[in-house]
Amino acid sequence: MKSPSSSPPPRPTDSELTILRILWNQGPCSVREVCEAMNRLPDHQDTGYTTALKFLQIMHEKGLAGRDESSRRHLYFALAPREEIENQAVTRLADKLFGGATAQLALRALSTQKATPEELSEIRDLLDRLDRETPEKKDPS
Amino acid sequence: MKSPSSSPPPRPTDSELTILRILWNQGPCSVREVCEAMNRLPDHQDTGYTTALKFLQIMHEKGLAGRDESSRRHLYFALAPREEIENQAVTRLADKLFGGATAQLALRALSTQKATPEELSEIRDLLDRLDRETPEKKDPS
DNA sequence: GCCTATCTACGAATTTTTTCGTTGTTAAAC
DNA sequence: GTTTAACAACGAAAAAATTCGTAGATAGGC
Repeated sequence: MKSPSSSPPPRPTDSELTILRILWNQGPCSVREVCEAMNRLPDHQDTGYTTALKFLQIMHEKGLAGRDESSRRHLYFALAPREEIENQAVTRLADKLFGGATAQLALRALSTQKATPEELSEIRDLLDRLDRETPEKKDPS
Repeated sequence: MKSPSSSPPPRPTDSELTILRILWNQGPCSVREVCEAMNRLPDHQDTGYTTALKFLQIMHEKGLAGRDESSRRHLYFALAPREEIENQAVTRLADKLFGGATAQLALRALSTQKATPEELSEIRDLLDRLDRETPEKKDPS
């Protein structure tokens, strides 16, 4: 068990991130469902049932996941706030690769692979919004 | 030592990524220089000299770094191709967080933190370029 | 020369993360 | 009731990543 209002949940490991995404997307899952979802992932070597179980138990201890024990088949669900965790991971990589410059990370992410037109225009919208929030303090001559 | 034309260099660990960036930015460095650069990094607990040395030795074994032994103070330099490694890391995170959607990663990176106007317009340029390369196959009625 | 700084090498210890074997329980099938 | 299948718990093993102590070598200062 984990005391309710202790420190913020620790940074998830790589595997925990994988599982969190499954829980975020699928909602409450049994161990078996998580396990099978993991094994459906591309480039993923098979994860045994007890391995997945252990991960979920650890995530529960850490406060990353909650657990519904009302039925014999326990259901796990994400407790970690999705956006926060995602931002944390993104920031972290930007730190490692680009000294914190998230814009460079964005640039690199975009050039790595083609996006759909919808995504591109979504990004453009965001850029416009950012422009408005970051008024150029240009020489106002 | 490492045979010259074996498999591609393995994926660097987190610490190795940190060191690679130092080597990419600063060029050939002594162990001490790398060590000090690491300790100058924000949110970085102190790394001992022998720890840094060990990292560099391992990176040399793995083929991630080269070593100039001509003087007593060995100089290490990055062998791993910067863009390739960066793309690898970015792709990997996009896989973990967004099922491979790098555009979503970009979006998240941008909204996480403000970028400079220069960076924003650089991204806009890239978007324009991508638009041209991804001709909309819209209904041509 | 001799002492001290600095440095590499090496290997072991430690910590973190991942994997899995085993046991006992429960529920459903027969 | 007995058997079987699915399950949680647990702890230990294994693997990966990190840290550091110690020894030996070399160069420079005195």
